Amino acid sequence: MMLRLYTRGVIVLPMDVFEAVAEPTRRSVLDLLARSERSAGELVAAFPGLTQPAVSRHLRILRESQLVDVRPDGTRRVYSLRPAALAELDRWLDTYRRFWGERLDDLERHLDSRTRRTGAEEAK
Amino acid sequence: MMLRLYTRGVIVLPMDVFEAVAEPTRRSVLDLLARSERSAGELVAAFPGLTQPAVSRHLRILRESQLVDVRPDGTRRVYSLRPAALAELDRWLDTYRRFWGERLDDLERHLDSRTRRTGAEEAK
DNA sequence: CGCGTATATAATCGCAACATCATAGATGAC
DNA sequence: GTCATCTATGATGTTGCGATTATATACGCG
Repeated sequence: MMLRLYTRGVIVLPMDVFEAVAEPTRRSVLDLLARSERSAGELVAAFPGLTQPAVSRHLRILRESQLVDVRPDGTRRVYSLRPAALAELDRWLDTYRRFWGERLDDLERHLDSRTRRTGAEEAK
Repeated sequence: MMLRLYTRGVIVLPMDVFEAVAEPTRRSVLDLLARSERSAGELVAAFPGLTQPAVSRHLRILRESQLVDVRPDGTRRVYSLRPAALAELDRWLDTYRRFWGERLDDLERHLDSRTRRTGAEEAK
């Protein structure tokens, strides 16, 4: 039961998160989705410099890298953030955190607005 | 006094961190440097699948994205990690941290060895 | 100085990323 | 059903990344 994913060359691989977020447009999409979920059309409208197929392709890559979720709503497809994949990035950064440490202050401040959420739906 | 940086097309821009870490080889270099500083030659030796110029170009990109430092030592050039640039990535992730929350527990635990400081500078 | 070693750059090439335009598929309204 | 709308995909072109080989530059040594 092999997932059909992004074809890189001949072989079928999962799109990796690092590549996905390397693209400025895709980071912008994630920023928008962090505020609220949006339909594909709304996202297209958010990028006047790009055509609809261009945005659609970016959405595909974000889907394949597990960074977003899609929910059909009539003829629309509503995209929402799926941050588990970003946690992978965060985990990678963990290795380096001990090198700067000062930034932990910001995180601490951030934690004061405690968004505790012990229940968690985790996709693998 | 404009820094000469990486030429992208015609315009000269700083290499951005997201692109720099998107490359698996470059991430491996960072991982090696996180353990200890190494000369260019040692780094070349660490990648038997690549030629010396290939590694050298990766090092250039890491230099231009401020992710590494170089110190001449005789005829060698010794590379070391400069994690400030990674902090930029970390800052970007801050926006999304509230979405996965479980990891906040880890950070919080981490913070118990606190580095208190109340000052705050906020970008944007 | 010339020679060897270490590293960076130049020129070139292949391939993959990202854009476009055109078209297909799916859904809702009539 | 037909038609309009929303979204995804196919075909294709340009551009830029990352690789190579060959060459240049810098340093140390005799």
